[in-house]
Amino acid sequence: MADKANGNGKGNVERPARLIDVARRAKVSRATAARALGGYGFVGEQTRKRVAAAARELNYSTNVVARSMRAGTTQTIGVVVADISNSFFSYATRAIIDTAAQAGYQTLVLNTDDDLAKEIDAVRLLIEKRVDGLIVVPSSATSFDHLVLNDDLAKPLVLLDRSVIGLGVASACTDDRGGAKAAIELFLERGHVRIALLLATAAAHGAETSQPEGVVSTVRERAAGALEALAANGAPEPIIRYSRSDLEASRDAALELLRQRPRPTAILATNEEMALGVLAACGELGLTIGKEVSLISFDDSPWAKVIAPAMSVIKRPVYELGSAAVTALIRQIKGHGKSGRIELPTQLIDRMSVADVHKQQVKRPAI
Amino acid sequence: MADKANGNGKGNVERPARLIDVARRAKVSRATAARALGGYGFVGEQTRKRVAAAARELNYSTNVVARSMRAGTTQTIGVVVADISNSFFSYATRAIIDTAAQAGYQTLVLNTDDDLAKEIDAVRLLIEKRVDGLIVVPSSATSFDHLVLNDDLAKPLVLLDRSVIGLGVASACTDDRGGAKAAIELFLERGHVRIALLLATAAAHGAETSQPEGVVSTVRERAAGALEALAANGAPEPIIRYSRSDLEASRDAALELLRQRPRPTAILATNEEMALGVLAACGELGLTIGKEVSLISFDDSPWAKVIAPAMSVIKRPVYELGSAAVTALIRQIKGHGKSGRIELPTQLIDRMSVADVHKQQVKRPAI
DNA sequence: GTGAAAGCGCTAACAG
DNA sequence: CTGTTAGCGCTTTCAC
Repeated sequence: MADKANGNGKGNVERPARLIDVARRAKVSRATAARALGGYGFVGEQTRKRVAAAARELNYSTNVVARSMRAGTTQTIGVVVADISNSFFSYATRAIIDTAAQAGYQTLVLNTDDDLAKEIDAVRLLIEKRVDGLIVVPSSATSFDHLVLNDDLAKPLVLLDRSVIGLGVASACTDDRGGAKAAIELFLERGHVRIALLLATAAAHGAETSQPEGVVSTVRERAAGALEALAANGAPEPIIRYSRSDLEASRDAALELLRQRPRPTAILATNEEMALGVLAACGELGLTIGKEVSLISFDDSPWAKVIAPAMSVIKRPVYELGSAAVTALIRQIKGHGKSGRIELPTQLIDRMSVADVHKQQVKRPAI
Repeated sequence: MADKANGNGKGNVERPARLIDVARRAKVSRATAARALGGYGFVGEQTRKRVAAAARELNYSTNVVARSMRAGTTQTIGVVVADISNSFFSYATRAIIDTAAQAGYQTLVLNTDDDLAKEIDAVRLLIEKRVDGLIVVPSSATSFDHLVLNDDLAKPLVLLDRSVIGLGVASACTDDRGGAKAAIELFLERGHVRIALLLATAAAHGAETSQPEGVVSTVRERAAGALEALAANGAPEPIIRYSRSDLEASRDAALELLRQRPRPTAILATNEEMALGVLAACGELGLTIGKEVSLISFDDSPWAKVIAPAMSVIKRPVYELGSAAVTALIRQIKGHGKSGRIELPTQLIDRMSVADVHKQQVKRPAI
């Protein structure tokens, strides 16, 4: 049906058809073809159909690169994230991709492993690719020169999940402080006194530790919230342990925590990996979650509600978070002004992993 | 330090500096500036330094869009995946992004929810964006016209995780058949006779069911492998149940399975969601995994080894899979020829979720 | 309604 | 070693 020759009778090289090929075939000018295809301006009904037909016959596909060059906009956003295989980030990224797509933007995803050098490269690359805006999960709360681009290159930017001190940039976060508070209060209500905090440091995928401080704002907020709640209730200081965000490290950290005497009876884990570490450690030590050891973790996941006992969590609106970030970003891109800090609420879901110490005495496994 | 005016003394609009601005400032031609910056061709040491300095002063950032247009290559690949928040895909995507980045390619990620229409749009979009190659997880084993592009638009393509019948295209898969076989053989060895298969259909995120057949090649292979192993050992036919890939659906399906009389004693779950469904159902029914119900699931995950009892799984080399797909793709992009079907081995990891029926009699919970 | 033509910013082929 | 120049494919005034 369609003869492949695109303009020049030869048709041996088979380059994709260009607008001009379509125009020639429809016997109109490039301008008219563009208008017809783009559905703007005034074009005769006849002409429009001829152009459409020609395009179909030639298997025309708009060269968006050329369009971007002309238009100065790429309809592409960049997402710079620590590790997309991490469940929180993958879910947030899902939301970002969806929301962006709906608004006509595609998404370029880059991983940094929370490595500042990689983050800097990633941002430079995206700027070179002339993305229309960036969503960044900043690896460092203090180094951000690479984010405040010289104005002529500046791109709309929204920080995700973490914020950065002293940088007037839009961000989409959750109320981590409040979440931690709620968790601690539940522990306290249930009579726990020896409470431990298992705090995640950089979500390094490899073994790098180039993180200047290692603890991102999110985790700091969680720790602060916990401390506040403890202090407000006159409870003793918690036992604190840090761990890299991988199972091995977090298990070791949890093991240390649980070997202390007197042993902490409740642990707040700042993310899924930390929680998994506690589970692993309890398994090794023969300790039962929800009995000897109580546990609350940040972030809900499918497995959390299904294991025995179901794990109590501080759930964050992850999808909404990603979505909100994109919405804010696109507002900026469109010049509708930039939003400040967006903070979404967290929600404590109490399942079965927090024991009530008051009733603990009686609780021997029934014969 | 750097004066922002880019060429024209005015400097009020602050457009990003272009190559020509750098050239002017360094008092050379564009060609020379390009050579100096690009580090190719012959450029005098002096000149090179002057250009580099000028670029720095003007805060020059190469406009990659223009370069792409000129070069006809975007250094970008597209990944079309059912749902990046799914742990398998997110991990594979992680591998893809990493491997591609190492080779100098960035990655555009699109979700399809296993919806063919979205997949078609996604591919069209990526072609329009002139990506250098695509990695696609095809949602349908039979509709793939959108993948066999008319030659002039054809792009290097590698299928991931699933294959498509009668399409001569490169693919990177795992030995799902073998994995299923191994799992069934373990069940059989341990004396299980009433074996059930919980098979996942489309990984729909929403509620769509536009999947023509609903069961992708991967799952079909797993079912086939299981059936083969059963037949080869003269074991009875398995009980088969299908389920959408979400927790609710899979729990319901597992519930149905477990309410059959006689109840199946062993279940092979074709993915994480199915396994979670079994866990949920067992919880509701008060059945103990590794005792009354044995379970093996495809794909390992951090939680699988940490829950009690630890779950036996068929582990697939997910990272390697993504990596292999990119390697094959880049080979194609570079014109080094296209690879056929890559098939990576699976590995059965037996943990604690498969009971030995022979010893079952005695196994009453010890007092 | 339609066409002619000017660029977007870069690179590479060709001169010097 | 360095400069000149011709496009890559598209959109969009501005004429007609």
